[in-house]
Amino acid sequence: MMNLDTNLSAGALPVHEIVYQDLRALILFGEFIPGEAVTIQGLATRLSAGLTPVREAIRRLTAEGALSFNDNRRVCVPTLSLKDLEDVSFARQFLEPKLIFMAAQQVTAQDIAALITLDSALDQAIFRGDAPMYLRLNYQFHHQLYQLARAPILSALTDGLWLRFGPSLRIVCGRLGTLHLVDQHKETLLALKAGDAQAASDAILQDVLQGMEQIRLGIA
Amino acid sequence: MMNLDTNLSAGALPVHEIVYQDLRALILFGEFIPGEAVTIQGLATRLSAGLTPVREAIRRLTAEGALSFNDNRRVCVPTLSLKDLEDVSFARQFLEPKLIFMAAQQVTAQDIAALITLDSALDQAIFRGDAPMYLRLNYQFHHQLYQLARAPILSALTDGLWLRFGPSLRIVCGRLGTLHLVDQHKETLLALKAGDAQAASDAILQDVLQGMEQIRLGIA
DNA sequence: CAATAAATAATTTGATCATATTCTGTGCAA
DNA sequence: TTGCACAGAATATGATCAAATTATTTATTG
Repeated sequence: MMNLDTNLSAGALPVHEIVYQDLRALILFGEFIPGEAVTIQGLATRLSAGLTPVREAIRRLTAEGALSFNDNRRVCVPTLSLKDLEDVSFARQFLEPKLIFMAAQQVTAQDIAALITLDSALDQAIFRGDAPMYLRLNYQFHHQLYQLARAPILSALTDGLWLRFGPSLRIVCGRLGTLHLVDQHKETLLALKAGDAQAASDAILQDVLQGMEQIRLGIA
Repeated sequence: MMNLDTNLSAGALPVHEIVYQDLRALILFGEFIPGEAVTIQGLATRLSAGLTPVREAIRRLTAEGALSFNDNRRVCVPTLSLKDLEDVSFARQFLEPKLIFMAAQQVTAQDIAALITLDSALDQAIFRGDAPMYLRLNYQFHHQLYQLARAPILSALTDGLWLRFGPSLRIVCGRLGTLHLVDQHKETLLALKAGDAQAASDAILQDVLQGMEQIRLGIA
């Protein structure tokens, strides 16, 4: 048979990697209803991939807590209880400030410029009421900050937490409009520009607390 | 073809689950050398399983950071840098005390009795110089405490950290004998028995700091 | 006779494997 | 050094079997 994908020894990500990223994004940005069952064959059809790559992507996301593996051997999107949310909140409360503190100590002017661009796009998305775009950009803003800390293990932990509350975001955005959203990104960026690691860390802590509270209101 | 596994509608874990647990244990208790390459076919032979289940187990462990997925599409056991160890240490320093604090508030007399039994076996393993058994029991002691907290998300995070420093344990046990090992298990158990959550939390913090220091000495 | 419960059949879904294809690195030759 | 072929390893597909859910039928009871 002929070569179906156009891999010519270039970047050429494996299919299981692409499926993983696609599925991760779907979960992260609230495209699944919490409690919804996820079937391997359904995803294979939806993402036009074979069973094996889908299966592998599901295993990865299961390990990250983004999907849960029932004793029926079925996989579903877990619902986040209030207790779970408190746990996520606790973990984020010390992980994110730590990461941003580390990031502040090695951030460059280019890095800050990129973050400002990102934050502007984010503001426009809020103004336009474009919830899906807001979710993507807000995640990207935080994710980019994690990268700057150059602490792979802590970044991975923190990144993984987003998958826990991702499915609940759909509800938050549904109930409250985007216009009510507030963040502490401006304060964080100012502190970074001033080289004040402690202030940046404090600003992010407030941002995290606000974000978690939004979700708490959403799922309560 | 006949049914090869002896599944008769009993407990019957899937092969990929068994492979995952086996491989996890191998990593957790230092059976792999950090940096060692892991091939799918090699593991399939070693664990006498098919390629698909092994592949899935590897993806799960990759997601947990226990294995790393090179851009060459090869998988290997990551080496823990000093910087990485500091990050793991930071995360454990607040996760474990929190978990034990939560556990202390709902622990029963039976739970404590089980922990005491476990800790006695652990002491005997140290006395006998049985390093593999020591590693298993020490992990079990902590793991059991996590379970008592009934905080699945925080437990999963903390459990996952063990996979990060697991491969380095081989070195620790090789260089220093088991007799030099110290822990704060007795203090923790006494505090639990007294219902003093803060004291239990403090004791575990000391235990974590001591443990991390042992590893730091080992890999330095 | 109606309604609920039990049993059975049909369909869907998951698990595993064997095989074909693609990729990566290496050695050899020009 | 560059290009090319080869071996080893990873990837991906589809087939096959097992398990579970759903649908259907049958039986039982008030």
